[in-house]
Amino acid sequence: MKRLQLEDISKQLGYSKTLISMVLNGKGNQYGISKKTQEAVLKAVAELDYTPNKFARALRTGKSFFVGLIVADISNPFYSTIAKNIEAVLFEQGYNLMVCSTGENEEHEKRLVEMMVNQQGVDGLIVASTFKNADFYTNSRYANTPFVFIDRVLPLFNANYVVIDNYGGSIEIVNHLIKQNCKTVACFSITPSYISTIEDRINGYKDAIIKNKLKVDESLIKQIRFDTIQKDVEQSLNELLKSTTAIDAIYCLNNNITTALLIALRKKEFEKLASKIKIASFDDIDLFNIIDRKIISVSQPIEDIGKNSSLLILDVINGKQTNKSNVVLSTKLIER
Amino acid sequence: MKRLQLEDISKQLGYSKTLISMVLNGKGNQYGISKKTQEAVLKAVAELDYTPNKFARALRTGKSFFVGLIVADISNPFYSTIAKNIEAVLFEQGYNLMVCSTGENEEHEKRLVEMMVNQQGVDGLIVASTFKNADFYTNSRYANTPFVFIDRVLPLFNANYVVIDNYGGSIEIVNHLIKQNCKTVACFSITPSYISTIEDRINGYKDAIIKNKLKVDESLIKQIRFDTIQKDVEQSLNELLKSTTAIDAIYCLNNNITTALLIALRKKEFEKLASKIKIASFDDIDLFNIIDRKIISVSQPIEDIGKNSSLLILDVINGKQTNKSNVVLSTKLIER
DNA sequence: AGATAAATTTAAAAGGTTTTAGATTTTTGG
DNA sequence: CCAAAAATCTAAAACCTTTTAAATTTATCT
Repeated sequence: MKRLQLEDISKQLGYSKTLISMVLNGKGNQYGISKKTQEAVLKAVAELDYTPNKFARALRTGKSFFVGLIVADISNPFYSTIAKNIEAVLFEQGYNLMVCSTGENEEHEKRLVEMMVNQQGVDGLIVASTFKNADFYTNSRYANTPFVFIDRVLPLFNANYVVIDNYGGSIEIVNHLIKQNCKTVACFSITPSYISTIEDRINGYKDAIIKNKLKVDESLIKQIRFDTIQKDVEQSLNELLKSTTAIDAIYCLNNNITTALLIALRKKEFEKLASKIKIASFDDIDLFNIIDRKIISVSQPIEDIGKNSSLLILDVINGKQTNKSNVVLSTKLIER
Repeated sequence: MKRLQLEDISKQLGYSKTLISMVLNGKGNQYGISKKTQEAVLKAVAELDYTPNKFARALRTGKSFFVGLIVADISNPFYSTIAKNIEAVLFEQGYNLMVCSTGENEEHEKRLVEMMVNQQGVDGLIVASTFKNADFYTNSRYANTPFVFIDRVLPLFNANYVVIDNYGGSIEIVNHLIKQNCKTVACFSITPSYISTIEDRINGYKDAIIKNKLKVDESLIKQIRFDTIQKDVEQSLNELLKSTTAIDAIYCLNNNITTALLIALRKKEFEKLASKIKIASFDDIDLFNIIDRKIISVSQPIEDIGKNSSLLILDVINGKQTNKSNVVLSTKLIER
C-alpha cells in the first residue's frame, strides 16, 4: 500500500496541491482560501487519513520539529526525570525529543552535538554539558542553533540556561548542620569537580562554614571518582575515622555518593564507629524515606528543570526570545 | 553562513554531484570510481567539513535512521536503563533513538505509534506496550514497519519480542521461599494485571505453590493500583495482619510495590507486627543492598533487553530477518 | 590505426512538500 | 454590461539528495 500524497488528495478533491498544503498548515485564511473550501479539504484529508511526508516538509522548510537532549547518562533518574518532563511539553507542541548520553565524556559530547546539528537537523538542543569551558559552543558554527543549557553552566558563557541554586542550597544545608551543633562537617565531593554544580556546592559548603565563624579544613574535603565511587568512598571514610579530628557530619555532594556512603556504612568496620555521624545529601531520593538513618537533604525541583528548559527552547526556536534567559530554581531543605 | 551542499563540493572539485554522492555513500567501488578520485573526494569533503542534508537524503531514500522507543514511563529506572543500552547500540550503527512515554495509557500509545510511523518516519519501533491485546498492531497499516516488542508480550500475536522469563523467575523465588519454610506466602500484585509480565508472575506464584503441594489462597493475592500505590499497599498490609491466617512472607511483583511496602513497614502500626515476615521482590534494586531487612529478589538482565532488542530491530530494518524472533532472557535469584 | 570492450564519469529524473508569483474567477461600482 | 478591484486558486520553482540510464574516456585486440 503506497503512502498517500498531496497529489492524490489533489486529484480526488479537484483542488491544487498548493491549496491543500496551505489549508493543512493553517494558512487558509492568510492566503484567502474560502471557508467552504477549507472545510471540504479538512474533511477529505481526515477521511483519507493523509499525513504529509515528514522529510519532504523538513527539506522544504528546514524545520525538523526535533529537539535534542544531551546528558551524561539517561539512566540516571535525575536526568530521566528531566527527559520525561521535557518530552511531555514538547509533545504538546508537536515536537519530538531525541535523547543521547555522553557518559561524561567530552569527545562523545562533541560528536553528539555535531551529529545532532549537522546530520539530524534538530531545531534546538538542550544540554547538560560535561565541558570545562565554553570554547566548543562559542564556535560560530553553532551561532544559528538554539541552545539551552541545563543543570550545569559553563563559565564566561552568555547562554540560555536553567539550573538549580546549588550554592544557595549548599549554604542552607550546611548552615542547618552547624545550627544542630555539627561543628566539624566533612564533605564528599566528586571528580571531575570543575562541573559548575559541584563547584557551587563546594563553595556553598565553605562559605557556610566561614559565615558561622568556623574554619574550613581542606583535609575534610574528599574527592570521589565517579567510576570508582564505592572504593573511593570507603577509603575516604576510613581516613576520616582514623584521623584525630572527630567528625560530626558528612555532607555528600550528590545522591550517588550518599548511596555509596550508606552502603559502606553497612560494613562491620564502619558500622559502629560512624553511628553518631550525621549524614547530609545534596539531592533527595526516595531511598531516604525507607532507611532508618535520618538523612538531611536538599531536594531539587527536577521536574521544573524539564518544564522550564523545554518551554525556553521552544521560545528560542520560534524567535520569541530577545535576551538570553537565565533561570535559577530554588532548592528545598528536607529535615528528618 | 549558508550550509555547504553537494553542488558546492562539485564545483570546487570538478567532479559531478553524482560521483561525490557515490563516494560518500561508500559505493565508489561498486560504481567503479577510481581509487585516486575517491581519495581526492574524501579528502576535500573532510577539509570542507561537508555533511549531507539529512532531510534530502531521507526524502530520497525513505530512510530516517531513527528508531522509536515507546515505554510506559521513561523516568522509571527500568526503562531508562533499557533506553540507555538501546541508544548505545544504535549510535554505533549510525542510528538515533526517539523516546516517548505513554503513561500507561492506551490512547496515548496509539497516538505515539501513529505519529512516529506516519509523521516522524522512524525506520523501526521498539515498544513496551500497554495494550491488552494486539488488535491495534495487527492493523495492516503497520505491516511494513519493523516492530520489536519488549518487556511485555501481547497475546496471540506473532511478533518479534525480547522479554524476561517472568514465569520461571516467579517459580524460582516462590519455590525458594517455601523451601525456607514459608508456607503462607501473600502476593502483592499490580493493576492493570492483564499486562503479560504480571500475569506470568502471578501464574508462576500459583504454580510454585501447587507444585509444593500447598493450596493457593486467593484472599492472599492483593491488587495494588499503580496510581494509589502507597495507600493500597498499606491497606492490604493491614488486612493481612488483621486476618486470622499468619503470613510467613510477602512477595511483591515489582520494585515499586516493594518500595512502597518498605516505606509502609517503617510506620509504627506495622513495624512490630510484621518484623518476622520475609519480603520477596520481583526485580532487584540498589536499595536492597542498603537497608537492614534481607530482601530476597529476582534480578532481571535489564541491559540485555536493551542490547538484544536494538540489535534485533536493526536486523529487521536491514532485512536480515527471516522468521519472527522471540528472545526470553533468564532471571537470577538473589538471596540475602 | 580502427573497432570493440572496459573503465570512469555525468546529466537528468525522482522523492513530496512549501512558497512565490501569477492566473483565474467573482464581486463591485458606474 | 464593462472595467477595475477583490477574492480565490494554481503552476512552477525550490529544497538537496540518490539513483538510473547514458555518455565519455581509456584500454585492448587485431
